[in-house]
Amino acid sequence: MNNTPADPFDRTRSAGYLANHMARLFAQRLHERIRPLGLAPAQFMTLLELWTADGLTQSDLVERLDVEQATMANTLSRMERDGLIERRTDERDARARRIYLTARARALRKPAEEAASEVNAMALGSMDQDERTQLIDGIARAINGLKNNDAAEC
Amino acid sequence: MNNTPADPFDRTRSAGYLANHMARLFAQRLHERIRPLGLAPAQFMTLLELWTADGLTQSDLVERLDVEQATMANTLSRMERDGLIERRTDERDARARRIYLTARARALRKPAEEAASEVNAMALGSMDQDERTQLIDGIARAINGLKNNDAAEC
DNA sequence: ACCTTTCACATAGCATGCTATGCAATTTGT
DNA sequence: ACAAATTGCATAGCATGCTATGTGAAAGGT
Repeated sequence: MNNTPADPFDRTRSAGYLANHMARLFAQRLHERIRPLGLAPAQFMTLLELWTADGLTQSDLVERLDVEQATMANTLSRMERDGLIERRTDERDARARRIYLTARARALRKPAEEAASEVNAMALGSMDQDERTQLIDGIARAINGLKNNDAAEC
Repeated sequence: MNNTPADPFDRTRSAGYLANHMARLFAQRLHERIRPLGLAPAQFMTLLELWTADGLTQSDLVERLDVEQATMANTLSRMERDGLIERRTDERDARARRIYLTARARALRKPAEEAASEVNAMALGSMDQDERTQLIDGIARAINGLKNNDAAEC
C-alpha cells in the first residue's frame, strides 16, 4: 500500500485551491478598506448592482450576482438593518419587494469603488496590461466551465 | 451630479469580483462531489495536508493553509466530531495537541482527490496546457500581491 | 526563583454562503 | 372560475471565514 501515490494532488497547483485562497485574500483586503465605511464585501457586491439600477427586486439581484436566493435575502436584511436600503412592496405584485438605496448608500459609491480598485491594483500590480487581461479572461473561462454543470464534462 | 461616473466600476472585469465568483463555484462543485464521502471543502483542504504529513499541530496547519487560527480550530472540531481525526496532547508540550488521521480519513484520500481533479478539469476543460499554466501562475501572482499587504502599493 | 512575555489553543460573535423548507401571491391550464 | 403549478420571499440549520478575547503552559529576562 503506497501512502504517497504516484500522482499526488498538489494543492499549490490546483486551480480550485488557489481560487479559494485568492478569494479569501481579496475579501480580507476589501473588507479592511470598506469596514470604515460601514460596509462588508457582500454588501458592496450588492451595491454595485443597485448603484447602477435602483428599484430591483431580490430575484433580479439573485440572477445578476449568481448567489442563492436565501443568501441574498440575508444580505438584504443586514443592509436594511444598517440603513443602506429600503424595501417597498411592489404595487402590481404583492409578493415582490423592490429595493431602493438610501442617501447614505448612494454617498458611499465613490469611496467604496476606489477601495475595490485599490485592492485589484494590489493583486495585479506586478502585471502588464496583457497579463491582466489574460488573467481576467482565464478566470471568466473557468467560471463558464464550472457553471455548465450538466454540460459535457470532457 | 453624475449618477453614472465617467469610469464606472465593471464587476464583470474586476479581478476581486471574479475571484469570489470562481471560488464559490469551485466550492459548490467540490462540495456536491465530496458530500457523499461525508466531507466538506475545508475538511478536504485540511486533509490534503494531513494525508501527506500526519501528526501536525493546529498551528502547523494554520501556517500551511493560511487561514486564521480560530477558523482552523473550528474546522478541526467538526472533523473530530465526524470521526476524521483524533487530537492527542503532545508529550513534550502540554499546550499543543497533535492531530492524527483515523482509518476512515485515510480511506477517503483517493475518491476525494479524484473528485477535486474532476472539478479542476471542469474549470480548465476548454484550455490547453499553456493556458492552464498561465492561469495558475496568474492566480499565484495575484495571491502574492495580496499577501504583501504592507509592501509597496504601487 | 519569579515575573513577564510569548505561544497554542478555545470560544464568542458576526458575515457570507449553502440546502431545505414553508408560505402567500400570482399565473396557468382546463 | 378554480385547482394546480409557479414565483417571490422568509426562515432554519449548517459550514467556512473573520476579529476579538480568554486561558493555561512554556520560555525568557532579571
